[in-house]
Amino acid sequence: MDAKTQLAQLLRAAVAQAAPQAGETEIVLERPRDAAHGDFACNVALQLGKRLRRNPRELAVAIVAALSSLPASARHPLREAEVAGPGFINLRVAPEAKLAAFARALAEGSRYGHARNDARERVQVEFVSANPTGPLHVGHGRQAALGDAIAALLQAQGHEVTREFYYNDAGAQIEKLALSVQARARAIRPGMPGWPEEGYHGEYVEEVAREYLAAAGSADDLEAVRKFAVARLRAEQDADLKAFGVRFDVYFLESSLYAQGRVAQTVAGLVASGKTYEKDGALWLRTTDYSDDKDRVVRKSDGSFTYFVPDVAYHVTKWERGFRRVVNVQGSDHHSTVTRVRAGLQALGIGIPAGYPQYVLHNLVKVVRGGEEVRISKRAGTYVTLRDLIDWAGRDAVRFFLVSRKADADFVFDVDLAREKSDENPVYYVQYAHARVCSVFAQWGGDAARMNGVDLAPLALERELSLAQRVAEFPQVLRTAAEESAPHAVAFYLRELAGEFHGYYNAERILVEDEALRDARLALCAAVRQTLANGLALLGVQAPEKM
RNA sequence: GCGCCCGUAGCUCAGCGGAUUAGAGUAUUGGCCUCCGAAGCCAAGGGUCGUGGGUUCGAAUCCCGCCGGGCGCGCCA
Repeated sequence: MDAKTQLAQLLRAAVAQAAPQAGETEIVLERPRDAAHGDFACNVALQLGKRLRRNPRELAVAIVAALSSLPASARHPLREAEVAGPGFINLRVAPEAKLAAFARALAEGSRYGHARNDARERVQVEFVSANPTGPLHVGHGRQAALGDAIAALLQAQGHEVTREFYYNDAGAQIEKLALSVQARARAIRPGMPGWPEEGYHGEYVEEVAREYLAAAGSADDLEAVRKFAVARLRAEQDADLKAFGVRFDVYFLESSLYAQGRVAQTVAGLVASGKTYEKDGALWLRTTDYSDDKDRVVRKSDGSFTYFVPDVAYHVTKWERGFRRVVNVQGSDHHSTVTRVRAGLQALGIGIPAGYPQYVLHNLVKVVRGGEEVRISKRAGTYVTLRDLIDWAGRDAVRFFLVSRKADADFVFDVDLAREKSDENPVYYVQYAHARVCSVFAQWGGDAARMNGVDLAPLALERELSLAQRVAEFPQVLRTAAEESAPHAVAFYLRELAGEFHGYYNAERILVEDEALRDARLALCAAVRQTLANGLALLGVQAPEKM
């Protein structure tokens, strides 16, 4: 148990004594901005004061008195408690309790920060899910970075996570792609007679056509063109994702839903639910019963189904495959599907909870280079690709950047900043802290892994204790980030940890003469390095030993 | 018009289940390498937290209106 949890318990007991009528109270401990306010601050007296209509400051005094009345042995790790301002309780903990975080990081190694889980769930994260009609764009890149990090965070919480990629391999978009490739194979270019309506214009279409012809295909065989193009573009997307360090466990084909009759089954289920009706020759679902703003068509008057049906059928398979928690990462331009998919699942009445699945919707990414927005990629024609970004800035910078903003914020990706391999770039700042530690160990000639068990007591400087507290926060940062599907919190945490370490490193020498102090400082370095490495790993960013 | 998201320092962004003096990076200015990596550190200046109300002892944070921006509002996917 860490110092913070212990303090929370002490406070709970003190509150029960000072204000017995308060009942169950939540104790929130925060790290104050100002170090003069102690190691932790608690506002429970302010919260309670409001609820019990008592003067918060007096209440705080009573709580502190209750704390002080405890015998010294029962007070651990509390060293000092005082009332401040309107009724804050500022707390200080004993140094050895702070230093325990280093020992824990060293003992747990690459598992530090991860939860040993009791309530293990099967969780699925669906992300990217791009149709194979062209290269992945920057939006997919953001989804890949977010989705992979969210999946990693959930794994770190002890869940069994499946990363899944869903794509349409047989719909109207694929047909357009096939026709575009076929046209190119016949030397028809966009704008010329015979070019398909709303065809794909990117240069890659011509590449695919050329490769298809070279593989001895006939331009007349549209089915063969379609298959070739889909396989070719899927392979390219996979190569890009691999270069980005992202892998999937399952690739789910929309066509399989039709092939296995799941779409028809879903329609039958909706009809059986009594939530459908016929109008204008089409079949409608009363999604307005589930807070949609209008009812939706299920079966068009021409007899075919709207995309909404396979979407629902697909999510039914997620439920049936045992995923009780599903996170879908998508661009915010898909937000209208959220209500619809959930409504469809509810209408089926098969026991799926109302908030299923969860969605993480991200805002758009604007790419800026040389102070101007970039909209055109050479290969894709109309949009900047993920591959462009990786080529310009490198995998680590792109992943770190794309994950360091909360999902629902607009994102301006500054290529010049990301490709800057110097002082301006936040990615290298964190990586540099890691490399620095490695370099100290290289200098010393010993092994960082052997620091476990070293006596930490010689660490007494303010900076050293503060670093210990920072390291102690890591598990909680991961827990919250996983709960809220917010990997950006990890990126911010790493920056702060790296910053504190750089400050310490500049102020103090690690390899000092005094052996006990030197070993303790090396242990500190090793613990910081471990924490940085664990955090970076979750974000899919390398933790280099040299740069 | 309706729905969702966003509006915090010149720029890019944290903070938003209220609370002690609003943070970071970058840019600007001034310092720090005979010593473990200067891809680093230290310091300074820079904000009526879009705006107007409301709730509260206390609001960047909660509620309402307005303004500005993005996205979505098909028997397209």
